[in-house]
Amino acid sequence: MPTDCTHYEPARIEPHWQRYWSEHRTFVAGPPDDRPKYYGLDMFPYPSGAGLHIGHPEGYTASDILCRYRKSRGDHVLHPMGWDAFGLPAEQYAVKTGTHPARTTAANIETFRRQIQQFGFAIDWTREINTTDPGYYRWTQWIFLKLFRRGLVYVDRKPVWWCPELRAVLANEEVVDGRSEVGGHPVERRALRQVVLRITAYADRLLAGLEDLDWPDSTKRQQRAWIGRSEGTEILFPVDNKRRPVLRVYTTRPDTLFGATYMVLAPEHPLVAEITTAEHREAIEDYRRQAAAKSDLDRTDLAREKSGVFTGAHAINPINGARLPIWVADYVLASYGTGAIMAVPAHDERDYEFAETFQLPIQRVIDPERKGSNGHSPELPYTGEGFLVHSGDFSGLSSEDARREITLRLEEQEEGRPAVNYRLRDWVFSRQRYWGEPVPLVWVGREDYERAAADRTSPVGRVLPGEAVTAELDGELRYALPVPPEELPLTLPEVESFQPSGDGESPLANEEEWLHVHFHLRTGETRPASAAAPGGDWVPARRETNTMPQWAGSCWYHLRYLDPHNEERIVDPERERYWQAPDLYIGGSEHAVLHLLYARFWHQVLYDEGVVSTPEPYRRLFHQGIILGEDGEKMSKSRGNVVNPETVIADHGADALRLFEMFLGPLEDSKPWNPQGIEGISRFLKKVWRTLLGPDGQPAERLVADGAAEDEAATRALHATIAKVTADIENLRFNTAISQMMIFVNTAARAEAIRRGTALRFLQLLAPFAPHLAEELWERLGEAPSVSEAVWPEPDPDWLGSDRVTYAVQVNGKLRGELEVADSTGREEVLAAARGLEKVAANLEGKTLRKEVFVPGKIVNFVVG
RNA sequence: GCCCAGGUGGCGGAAUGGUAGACGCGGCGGACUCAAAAUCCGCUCUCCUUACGGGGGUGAGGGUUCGAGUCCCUCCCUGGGCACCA
Repeated sequence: MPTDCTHYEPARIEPHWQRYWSEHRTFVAGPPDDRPKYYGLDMFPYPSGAGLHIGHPEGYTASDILCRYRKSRGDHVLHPMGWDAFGLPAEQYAVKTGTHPARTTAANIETFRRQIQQFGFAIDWTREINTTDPGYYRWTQWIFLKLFRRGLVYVDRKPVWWCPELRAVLANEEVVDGRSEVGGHPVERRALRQVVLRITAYADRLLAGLEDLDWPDSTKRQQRAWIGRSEGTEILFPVDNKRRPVLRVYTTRPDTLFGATYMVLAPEHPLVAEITTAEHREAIEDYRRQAAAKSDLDRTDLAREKSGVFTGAHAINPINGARLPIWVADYVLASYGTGAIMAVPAHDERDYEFAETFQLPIQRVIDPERKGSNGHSPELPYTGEGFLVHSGDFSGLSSEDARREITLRLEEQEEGRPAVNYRLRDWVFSRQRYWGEPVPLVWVGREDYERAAADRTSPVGRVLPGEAVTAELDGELRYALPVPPEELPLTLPEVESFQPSGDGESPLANEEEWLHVHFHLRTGETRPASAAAPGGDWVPARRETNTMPQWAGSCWYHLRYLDPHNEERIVDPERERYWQAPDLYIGGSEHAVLHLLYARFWHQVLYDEGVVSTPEPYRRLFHQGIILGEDGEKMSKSRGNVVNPETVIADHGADALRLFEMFLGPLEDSKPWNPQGIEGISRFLKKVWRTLLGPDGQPAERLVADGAAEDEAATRALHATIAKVTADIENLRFNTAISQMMIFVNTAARAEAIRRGTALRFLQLLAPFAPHLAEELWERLGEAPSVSEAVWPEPDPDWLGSDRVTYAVQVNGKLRGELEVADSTGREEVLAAARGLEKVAANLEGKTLRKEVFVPGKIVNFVVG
């Protein structure tokens, strides 16, 4: 039954059809069947307290249009939604008010779900997931154990923001201008124990996997740059003192080796203390302290003058025995390469600047031209390629040959080898927070570890990696044992306070009952340490207190949608083989690197585990742009330019909002909101109603039976619209699809007679964009719901072209007339007719015709001189 | 500094190397109305011209082409990203 309104009332029509879809399970995906599948995925939202933003539905509407379209094409469509609900805001609110983050999160999810449901998306709500649900995060922990088992987890000290005043670790976004966002206290970098994932082990595959993805080029480029693979040479420089430790450096320019005039170590380099001579010790220690206290911003500011201190030590250049002073400077990063460089000031801008500052020698070894040609040597530093000079036997070689030859020589001398380096660093996977997935590890002593490791068939032993994961806790070396899959989920304990522990651990470290346990070395069961010691395989253990970052839950959610209620497995293999990975993934480009790289990493690991059948999670990716405020600025409370989707829906309806967001401009562009623009869309939808229905809400008089005559313009417009809307949907060009539908409606509104079939086919085209109105009119025109079940229309090629074409006639590229002729008219006839046009003839008068350009169906151009 | 995207009417934007400005907003004029709203019709890049016509025009300058918003080079501007990666 349609509603009984006589005119377009979205406030009544939209809830009506949303109820219909829900009751009839119209968009619930079924079990695997013979139909081709189509899996459309949106980046799921973080349910913030602010409620839905006008930007959220932009991507959701786009994927909804695709999904509804594919359904009409006969595909079995999966379009799910869920919540990325761990995260900082709920935690910060908990610290401030004591409200449990689970309560805040549940309330926010209610709001988000209600708001999203107002849009009438074709979402299968039976598959809703929530990353904070233990039934979900047990599988996040399960994947962590897979990584652990594969040796992709280790524990190391990594620098993080530490605020001594708050006695807490801060996230980057909590640090503003070197001070804590809360309270404005000073912060410093401090190395704390962190759980780290060895994503670098997958660097080459993450790079290679990009090749075949249908992703925006810019996103692929960003990922490539982030991984930052480079090929070079690792060179050993012995230190010139009695103990002769050896400096390992990495360079992409071994061809400049003869130009090395000094060495630099990062302040954090482990050999600094060992090589520094007594008289320089104090200065070096000072410098290291300063560097440690500096923010990344200070250290990486390019405009800053180079700083550094001499260690008093020298190294020997293995290629020519030159004695090079070793400096410590913070322009060398501990985290890249080997944390040490050979400095070639003549051919590197940074080294040049440093050498100038500290009066160090500069030796040219590359000329852009081969020696003997009369080109002048360019100003230094010269960072390009060229031919070697002042380079012993290697002088005269090209940079490329020299790189190979010098590396070969070093290999023979066992003082170097080819090496590949990545800019990508391992992934710090721990947070000193409450509101995240607990890391399923416990820490035990060495003997207990060895007992557990001796039995590789037990639940614990099966998940142990070949090499022990160790860490120093309270000054003692401890060994990690997994909380095995059988014992998952490892849930968050209730806590007294959400404040961090104060010594760099999460609030979980304060929960003595939870923290200290008896752990069964084989089964992985745990009991509170306060209980009587059971003995035997039960050993004392301390739980890992770190929780996982927000990325964890979003790394694999696309997989859980396939089988969200399965308590036995992460996903049923048959379902996984059917649905595989999303066919389309829509979300913001702000996730171009981190989320999309981490998710690919996990997916590749799951592929290696045989859990998923595809090597890549997101085959086709699209970034929607940002909707800016009316003033062209980013929407924000402080600017007062925020548009609330609920208000817009109340005023104009969800269909109007959906359509308008798609009509604003290309999906991928940033574009400003225009409050008057939505009026235009509202008018369009009302016009659709008035064109097809009379004042009584019954089919309009202009609607005629399918056999009856119809205005040719309407027929032509229909087929043009079918063709254009279909092509535009597939290419996610919704703004032009909507323009075309407007053209159709403008034509139809003027037509005397429209066949019912024409109207119905138009409604099918409209349905993915404005589904409520389309359903309402579909049924009012006598069809049974739902329009989404109807097979997508095909254009009739006979009506696509016209049998008349219009030629633009130019003389010397300037438009001088138009010529309408039959489609079939040949070149000579068209040219003759064109020459006969009055204005053309006038412009050809008295000129020499040099050339006649004829493009069939398009244009004629006479070139005269 | 480097990388990426983009500069088209008053505004959002459209245009496989082939009539620049579709569609929408806004504006102007008209119809309907006692009036208004809604709706419908027409006009709406700019300059010259009463008109007919004609000139110019897609950030600037050059180039390729019969023909350039579209391709190439240089430059300017805006937005986004990355930041000493050896």
